[in-house]
Amino acid sequence: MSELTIGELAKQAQVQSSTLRYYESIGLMPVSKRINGQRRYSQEAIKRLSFIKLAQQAGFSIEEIKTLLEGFELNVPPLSQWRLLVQQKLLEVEATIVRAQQMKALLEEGLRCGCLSYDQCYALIAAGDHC
Amino acid sequence: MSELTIGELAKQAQVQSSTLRYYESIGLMPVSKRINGQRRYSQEAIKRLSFIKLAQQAGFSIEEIKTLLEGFELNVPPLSQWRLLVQQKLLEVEATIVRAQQMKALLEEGLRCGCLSYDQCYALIAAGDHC
DNA sequence: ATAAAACTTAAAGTTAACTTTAAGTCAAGG
DNA sequence: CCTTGACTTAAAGTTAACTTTAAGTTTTAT
Repeated sequence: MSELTIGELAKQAQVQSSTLRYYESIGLMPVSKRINGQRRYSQEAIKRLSFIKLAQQAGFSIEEIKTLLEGFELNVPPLSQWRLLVQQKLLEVEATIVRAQQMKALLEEGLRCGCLSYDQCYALIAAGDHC
Repeated sequence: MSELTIGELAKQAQVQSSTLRYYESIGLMPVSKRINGQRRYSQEAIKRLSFIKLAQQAGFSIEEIKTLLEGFELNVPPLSQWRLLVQQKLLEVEATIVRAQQMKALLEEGLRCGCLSYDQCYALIAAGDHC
């Protein structure tokens, strides 16, 4: 059960096989074990991919995710460059959350009150008021 | 004060002039008034651009933003296609918020406990536990 | 044993969202 | 008046993140 072919991993992790080859080629996924030239993966790969997807959906680029993962793997010292990156990324994720919440409020307001224009709604939301 | 050149608008809205021309060319911004062939904008444009930026940061594509803005402008009927899109987008924004919050927790945990590997952290977060 | 399905690599193609370039026109200061 | 900076269009170029293609090998099912 624990040795997955590329197709099996792709199915379980909800990505395409070509994406897995691509991730390997750019160093985002480690070069996997081969059997007769074909890739074999462990369950570990699923976890790594789920982390990658989550980070992507949180707005991280592939380069940033690579850096993050390297840091997790190296068990970095307290004042490293990596920690600074993580701290900076934390701020960005927090900003993302705030903006997504604003957008949510805007959409709800738009649905609820049938505002005449987006900027009317926008002004209302900004003022913390409602229709 | 109310008539802005493309450069002035670009500066105030924190985008490049070329982006404004591009947005006009694809119909995301309305074709603006011209004076001797040069664009002039009202304050309205700033509001529209701030909405566009917010929506983008919330994960909307330009095509989706166009559709959203059209709906806001048309004052659409209760059961329109537009309302369905907004409802669907609301769900997506909510999912974005949840994932960004998960990512935030992961980063905080990574910083705080100096975990050995991302999936260790991942498992901990998933279990609601800590190091 | 063989046919179909899944795998391989390397390289080219795709899409979104801009940005840059080229060649020229307009506007503001000295 | 003239130069310099900001503007114009149209078209080509860029970047990230994949996806597709082509030509071939391996595995699986009958």
